[in-house]
Amino acid sequence: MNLKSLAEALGLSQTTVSRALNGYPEVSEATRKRVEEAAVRFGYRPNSRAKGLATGRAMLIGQVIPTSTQHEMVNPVFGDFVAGASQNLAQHGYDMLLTRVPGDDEGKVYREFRARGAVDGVIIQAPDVKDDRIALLNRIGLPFIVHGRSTGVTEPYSWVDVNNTQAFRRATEFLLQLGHRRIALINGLERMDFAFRRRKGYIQALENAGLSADPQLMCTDEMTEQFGYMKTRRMLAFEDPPTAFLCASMISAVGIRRALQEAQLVMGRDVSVIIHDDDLSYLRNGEEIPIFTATRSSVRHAGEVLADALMQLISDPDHPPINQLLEAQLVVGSSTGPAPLKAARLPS
Amino acid sequence: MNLKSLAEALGLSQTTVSRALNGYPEVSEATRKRVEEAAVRFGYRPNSRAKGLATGRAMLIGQVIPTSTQHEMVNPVFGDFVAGASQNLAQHGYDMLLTRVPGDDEGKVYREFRARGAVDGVIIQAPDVKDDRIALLNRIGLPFIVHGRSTGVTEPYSWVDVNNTQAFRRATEFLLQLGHRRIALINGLERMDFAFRRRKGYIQALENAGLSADPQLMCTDEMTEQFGYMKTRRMLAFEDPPTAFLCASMISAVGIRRALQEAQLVMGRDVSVIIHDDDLSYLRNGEEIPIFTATRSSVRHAGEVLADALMQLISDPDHPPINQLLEAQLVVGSSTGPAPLKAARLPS
DNA sequence: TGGGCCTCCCAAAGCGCTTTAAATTTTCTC
DNA sequence: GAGAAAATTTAAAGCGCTTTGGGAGGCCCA
Repeated sequence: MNLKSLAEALGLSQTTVSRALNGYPEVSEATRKRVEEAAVRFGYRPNSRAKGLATGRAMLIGQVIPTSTQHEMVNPVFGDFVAGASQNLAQHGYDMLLTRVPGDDEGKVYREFRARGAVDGVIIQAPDVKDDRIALLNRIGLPFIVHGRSTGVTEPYSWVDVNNTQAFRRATEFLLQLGHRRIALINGLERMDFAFRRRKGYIQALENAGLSADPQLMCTDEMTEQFGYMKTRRMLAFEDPPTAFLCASMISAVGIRRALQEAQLVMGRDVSVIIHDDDLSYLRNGEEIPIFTATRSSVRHAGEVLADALMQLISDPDHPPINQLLEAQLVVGSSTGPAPLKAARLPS
Repeated sequence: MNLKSLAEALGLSQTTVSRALNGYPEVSEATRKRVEEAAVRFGYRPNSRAKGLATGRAMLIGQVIPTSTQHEMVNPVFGDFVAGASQNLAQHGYDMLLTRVPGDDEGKVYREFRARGAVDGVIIQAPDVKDDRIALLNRIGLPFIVHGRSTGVTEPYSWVDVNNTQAFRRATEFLLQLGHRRIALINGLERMDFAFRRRKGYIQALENAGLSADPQLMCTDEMTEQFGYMKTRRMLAFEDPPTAFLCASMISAVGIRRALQEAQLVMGRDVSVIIHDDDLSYLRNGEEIPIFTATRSSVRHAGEVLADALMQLISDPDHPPINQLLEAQLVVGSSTGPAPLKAARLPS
């Protein structure tokens, strides 16, 4: 059933039927009723592509599946983020278009999006420090918003980000207050902006306390369970091991826990751990009492906020860039406690 | 730059330019060269919607974001599956269209897809036992393929599935061979087909060994860490506790491990654990020596296989249903060992 | 009674592409 | 070198929708 046959069945012109269904005022209420009823009865729905061609809008938001180039690892945050974002996109009639990057030229995808008119806007995930996608998108004039920020990019752009620096500064301060002096940082890849900022916050807190960061206690890699496990084992064997770990990911923290328990150490007593918790729906940090003390910020909520902002940007092309900084909560769980008098140490 | 201006710039008709770019034979090689060069030079790319309208194809595959209705939990497998599927879809020029379900009527989404011509095909995730989406899609005639199967659905349909029954039968047999007699099953939601089949395999193995399944040792819920933890604690406090756990998910198994270590029990010595491992990129089961003995089957690979099958179904509307059963590997890690002479037990 | 002004509806153009049917040019064949 | 056949190219229709620019009545007022 298309517009033409619906119009014929009603004995009306396509114009009138189209207007009736799209809420234009030049149609009498009686006619509109009649049209709407018929549309439901015949199960008429306007063809997406025809409508898009006529209106010039795709009603789609593009997104590249965020896989690390190194191990083709899919960002574990992706599912929840997408769930949040598309929920709010859907409220505006938008769907999400997902694509893989052939080779490693993500810029090519965006140029294609633009040239083909395939999407009306784009979401950028996991920006690096000095991410060049931002300049590209500004240049080609495709509406976009970044989930995260990019240190070093000076031109204006829209973003929704968690205050990572602040979160990790607070978390570090919290550990310092508990008497910890040797605090390890198990960080994500520091070419990524969020990890860069977290380290910054960590170092700031240490320096404010008159301490300097020990390079041996800072490590950075993809946030796997294995990574947390290996680094914890190694650091616990140091002459002067850390008494606390600050960890950028719930998943790596599971590895930390494994290493600690293997070493017969009790988390929160022998060694303290604070994590950043994206509040992933499939990996919740405990219901009432969190397992881990954490800086918490729901990535799903970030998706919702970001989607709303993008909808604004698209509906008003002259809208100035939207910047929204979300603060992380510091929730106290059972993985932290006062620094032990004598640091636990593993034989190397 | 659109087709018209490109044709004008070349002094050719739109027809010829279109044909040249789409590889039709009625164009001289010289002309084709000239057209292709100009297309690159001007950065011409055909408009997606216009092309779609003319050809009647959307070049999009629809998918509903798989969230459990209960806790809005996003299937943790989603990211990796999508990465696999869209990689192979992309090879055929297809992208993925993601949408949320407004309310709880997923069928409505598929009818919309069909009526609007928004997508050329659909991927169904996480089918239930007797899933009614299959009948609906067959009825409305939208090409689709199921990731998983649906016990109780008799009409033909296309699917790609892991041999869950076999995997869990083998895993159970393996534990039986190690001397375990009290084997717990920490299963996913058993209204879902994969969980239903896994239980079936588990029970078959027990019965083949002349044992009957103890309802107390079987539990089913959403596969969270918390779930694994709680159930393990509870079961270890039984009069006659299990000496082995069979767990449907890596994530719940992390909870099992937490409970065991809290109880000072050594996995693989005091208690054995086998998991199903979807080989998620962000939650790998160890590099050389797997942490967990597991029935392993890459969900990303399943996505690739499924995408190829769907491409076939779409290119040939008369293609008979494609059914592909993937076997899971049984990989032995360090979480299993001979049954202890005396079962470890927690004070209740 | 006629003109002006609403209200409601319609014909047709246009969005940017593919494809059918036909026209033109080139190449053979004898 | 004429005529047929083959190779190229083109004009125009069509995909299904929105939207522009009118147009037909009906109503009101002078």
